[in-house]
Amino acid sequence: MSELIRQLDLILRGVVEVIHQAELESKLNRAIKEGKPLRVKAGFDPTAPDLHLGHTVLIHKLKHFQDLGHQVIFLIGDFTGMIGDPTGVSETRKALTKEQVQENAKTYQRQIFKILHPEKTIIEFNSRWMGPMSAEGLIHLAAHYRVARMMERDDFDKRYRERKPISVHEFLYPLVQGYDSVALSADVELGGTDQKFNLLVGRELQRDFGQEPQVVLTMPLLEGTDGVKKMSKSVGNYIALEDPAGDMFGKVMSISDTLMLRYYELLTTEHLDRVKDLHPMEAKQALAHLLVARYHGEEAAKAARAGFQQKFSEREFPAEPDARLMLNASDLREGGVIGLADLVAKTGLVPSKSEARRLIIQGGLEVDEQKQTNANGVLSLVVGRAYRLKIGRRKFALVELKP
RNA sequence: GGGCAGUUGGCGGAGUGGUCAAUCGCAACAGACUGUAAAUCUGUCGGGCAACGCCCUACGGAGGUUCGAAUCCUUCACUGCCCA
Repeated sequence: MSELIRQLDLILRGVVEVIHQAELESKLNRAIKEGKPLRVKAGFDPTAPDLHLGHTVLIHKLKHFQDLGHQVIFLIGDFTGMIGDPTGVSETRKALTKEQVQENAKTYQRQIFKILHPEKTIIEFNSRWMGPMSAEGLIHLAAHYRVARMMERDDFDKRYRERKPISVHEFLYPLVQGYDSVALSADVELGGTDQKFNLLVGRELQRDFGQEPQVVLTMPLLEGTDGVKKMSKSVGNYIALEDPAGDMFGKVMSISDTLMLRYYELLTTEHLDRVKDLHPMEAKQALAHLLVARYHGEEAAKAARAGFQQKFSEREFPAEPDARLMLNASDLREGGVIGLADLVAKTGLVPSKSEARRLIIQGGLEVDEQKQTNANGVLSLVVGRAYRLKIGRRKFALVELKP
């Protein structure tokens, strides 16, 4: 009784929807009674090599199950990655090659163990059972689901109505994901709210295959750094677990105050009321510190915090610039000078020289704390002396002329 | 298999022979403002050139018509819809 409540309390924290709670309770009761842990599955699509904070919402939930003694299965959708999940996209997603998928999958394993316990976690690849499946098998699998049911899915329905392409292979994605649950005999599957359809297909397939349907838990989607769209690799508004400590700190600091609270809610266990009492900037730095410490360690977090304050709060030149540039005499024009635009372009911190010129004209360049606004201006360099360039709001470069 | 419509810059989406490197919105970047931000305002937003002008590349691909094409024609590719 009390054990059930204890487990439910942790499991339901932050969850958006449980399908169905009664089933969850009976599964938990049985697990407790028989001492047999539940098999809890969450799938990840290796479309890009980096896991980001958005994924960690799910991984933390897996961690909760793990802490309660259940068997966590981290499923890497290497096979499905080659299909490309159509969820939430308005056009056909590009399929990845086998090599790309494998490469990406490797980095996943390294990253998740910053949260999950390595020895208590099973890592699976769905190519293990999907790879050997014959065409015949796939057709049999496809026979388990109806087109009309597929079209109930929001994104398919929408694309169909908008006369946008839907490829037949995209129908296979929910089927394969659902079949993964059959292959793994999953008791519980976690996913974002956008995964609900796919998760439910799993329940139906399990039933068809004579298994007890899995309980589905949906978690909220974490908004990306823009505060609007969900954090995603393809949109580029993400904070990756393997972002360098300084970058990670900076990205967290760049979110809005509103979003900060959301991050606190979904990524930490801090009491929100206490956070609200803090000065917003303090609170945000504390959040950034906490997250960086989690993925890079306490020391790195301290350094990142100090670096951030130096670089932005006090607008000083950082200990470690974004670029170091060594120039040779051959880089100079006649008279031993170099054009400012050339100099900025050479740091590689802006994409083109035209871009560099624009930036200078708009007042985005400082050389040794002197603002330079003449795009045609030149700088005479002295050998052996280091020049400090501030390029735009957040880029710094150190330039030196080789003897 | 046949018919019709469409393919424009990171995205959305204007433009139907010259004044189009291409209206506008979003995103992005810079400056101002701030508590780091966000919001707001201003500006920029293909590349190159010691440069208020010039050159190159670009409107799915390839040819063609024309003094001149994102705009017209042919063809190929892709996509959607309708008919079979």
